Amino acid sequence: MSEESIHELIQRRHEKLEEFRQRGVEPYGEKYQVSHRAQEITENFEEVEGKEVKVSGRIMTMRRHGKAGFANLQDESGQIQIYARLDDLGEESFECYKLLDIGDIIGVRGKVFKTRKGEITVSTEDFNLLAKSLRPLPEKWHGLRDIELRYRQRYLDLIMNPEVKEVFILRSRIIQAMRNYLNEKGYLEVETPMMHGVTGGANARPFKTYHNALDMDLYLRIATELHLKRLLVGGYGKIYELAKVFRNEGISTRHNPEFTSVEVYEANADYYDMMALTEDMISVICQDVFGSLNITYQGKELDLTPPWPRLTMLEAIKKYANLDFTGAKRDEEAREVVKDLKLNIDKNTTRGEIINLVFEEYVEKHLDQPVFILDYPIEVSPLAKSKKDDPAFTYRFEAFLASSEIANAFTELNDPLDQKERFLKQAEKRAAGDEEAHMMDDDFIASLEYGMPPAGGLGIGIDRLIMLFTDAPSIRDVILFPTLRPR
RNA sequence: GAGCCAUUAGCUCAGUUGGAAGAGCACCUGACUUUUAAUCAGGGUGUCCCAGGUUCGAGCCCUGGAUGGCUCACCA
Repeated sequence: MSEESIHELIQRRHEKLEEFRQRGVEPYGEKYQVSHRAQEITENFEEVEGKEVKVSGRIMTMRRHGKAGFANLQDESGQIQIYARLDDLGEESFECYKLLDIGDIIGVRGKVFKTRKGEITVSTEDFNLLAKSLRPLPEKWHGLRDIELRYRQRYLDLIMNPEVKEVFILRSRIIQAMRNYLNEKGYLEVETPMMHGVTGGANARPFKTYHNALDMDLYLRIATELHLKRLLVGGYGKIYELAKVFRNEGISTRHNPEFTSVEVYEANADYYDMMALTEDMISVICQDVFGSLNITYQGKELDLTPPWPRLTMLEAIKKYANLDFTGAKRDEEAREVVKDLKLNIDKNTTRGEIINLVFEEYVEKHLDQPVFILDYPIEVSPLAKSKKDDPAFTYRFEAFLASSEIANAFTELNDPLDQKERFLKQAEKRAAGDEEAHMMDDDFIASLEYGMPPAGGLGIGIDRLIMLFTDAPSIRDVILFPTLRPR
């Protein structure tokens, strides 16, 4: 945007602003005590007809008729028409009315009536200029379509496209419903540091920053997991954190560098408890916010009614990819099973990694209706407890909805020696160049050495859940200010 | 990170075979005291994303770059 060259349209508005001042009108007024919001008037016309009301809002359209005029005011609730006449306002005030532009914010006092054409209208007795707008708004009919401008100047998007405002109201209500749910079930909301000396809890590259006074590098957190588990060690039994995490990775319709997650931990629970929590919480929120357990995402009808089916990862692979790993216990045998498939594997790829790759490549895309996939390979689950009867797998599940992973949970690994081993394996991967492998977290290990009760933990990507609930094709549609390159 | 596509007035968009830069809304002037995409008469406000190149001549063709979108890769 060329700030330096003042466009004629903007210049003209500056002149009008000056003219208001010369007429003794402050163009940036004080708070206006409204009596009604636009919607309250249009929905309760019988009650307010003929009565005096005070409304305020942004002028969205103007229709001038010589010595009178109509305009539409938009407030938080919607729009209402106002009508202004020279006879009612007087010479001086009507001259000021004529100086108003689309985009200006005004307060209006007047009686409610209905025009000949049936439009509910406030007949202006006087008005106050609350904020003079110096830039022209986008066109009234087509609105703001340019996707880049909508993200960069979200305030314009919100002014011009009411359905966008609706999405973020829904977002707020969904998050509120989730907090209500968790609070009512006795989970305590806590806040843990966003700046970490060592990051962990996920496979991801972190953002790096620097603290001057301490002269040290810090990372923005990639997950809340390891601090929340320290709190289980500390004695809290049911906790959650719902807040932003940061991952230094690519941007796409499903990825924003900062995003919101919720992680829930519960002592003396396991992943079955987390499954019950997941399907109950999500269906309760859906029922709360939408009054139904059926939603449509991008043309797909989804039924969230619990209980959701449960399949182990191996069962799911057998069902959807027609491959059987049950007999393949060794890495070479697993490689034999997939020898005809195009997978990114080499001599060092282990059985568990192959199974996970097959699942991601051939199974996930089929998982439209809600389903729990249980028992992930230990190699890709360094924080989950391994299964008693088959230590190659873990008590971990992910919930899928519309082919998208919406929840990740496990019976938490509370054996400090096992956890240390897992970190060491991750450290090997890091040394081999895997920047997303977990870092060794000595303090976390120390906390486990004091003893962490058996526990279940659950993580949900809030933005993706909101995408599902608002039928949004891109994560940027549910984040008010998505990350963009500066211009 | 790779491929494809887009970028023209404040906004939404046309722009033919390479031959004088267009429309609607907005804006400006005038008319109009119940309109509502108000109407009527008049007015075009521009770094055609940027930098090179080809050409007598480039919004259009070529090369490089910027930003964005989509797809893929990575991830949640």
